[in-house]
Amino acid sequence: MKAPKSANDLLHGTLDALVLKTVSWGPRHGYAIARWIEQTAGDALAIEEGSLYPALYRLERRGWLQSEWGVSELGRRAKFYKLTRAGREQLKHETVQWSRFTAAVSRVLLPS
Amino acid sequence: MKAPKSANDLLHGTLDALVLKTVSWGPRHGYAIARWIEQTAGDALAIEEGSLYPALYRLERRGWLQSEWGVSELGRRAKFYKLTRAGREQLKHETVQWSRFTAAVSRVLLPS
DNA sequence: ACGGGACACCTTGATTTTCTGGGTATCCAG
DNA sequence: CTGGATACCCAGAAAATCAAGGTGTCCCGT
Repeated sequence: MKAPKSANDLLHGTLDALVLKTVSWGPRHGYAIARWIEQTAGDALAIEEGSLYPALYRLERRGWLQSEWGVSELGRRAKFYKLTRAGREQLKHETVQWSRFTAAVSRVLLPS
Repeated sequence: MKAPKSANDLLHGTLDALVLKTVSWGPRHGYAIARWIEQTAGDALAIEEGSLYPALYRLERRGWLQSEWGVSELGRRAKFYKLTRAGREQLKHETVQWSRFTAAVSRVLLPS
């Protein structure tokens, strides 16, 4: 009895890039990052908080994000993440990889 | 000391579709499937045997592939996999998912 | 006044997939 | 006769995501 494969099984390895990209527009807090990705993706992606927060810690630990406590637009305590210089490099790198990868997969998958 | 993120970290959840697609051209044995994917992808993907064979068992167990021992083009014992009717449905389904997913990710990632 | 929902954070354990690094055996070329 | 290609397989580790829970605040509708 296991869940049918969902679109999110494909998220593996892509979430980091999505988060970095989102934060590249300026500092955001976790909740806002999730909402922004989902909206931009047209609700085709679901960002689970159980995936997001570990990802944020990971990215910060690797020096790609830097966090700071602050106050959200609605006046609540929230931790804001901003992209570091290294994070910007990493984003560039991952974007290239993503393009290469999808091109390769498409060559195999799409010729009907 | 861990390997830097490679293109293969993105493979997650995609290998199944690649295999199904490859076999959709006609029965193939495991080794040939790996070579075909790599060539078609222009060597941008590396199909590790330690990933491939478990994937083949998985797909057969789920009823999407059917296997039969035979003899390869070079006269060696080889196990040939062919796509079942259910497998063909699954391939169609996964292809749609893949398109949706990449479109969604691109919307987030690509606006420079 | 109270309930529900949105906001915003976090943790634990299970699940799944892939990778690493082995191993077997045959055949052919140099 | 040694190495490389063909062709299969397995065990254990690593990594990421998911499911499902939890905390607390604030606001809106009734």
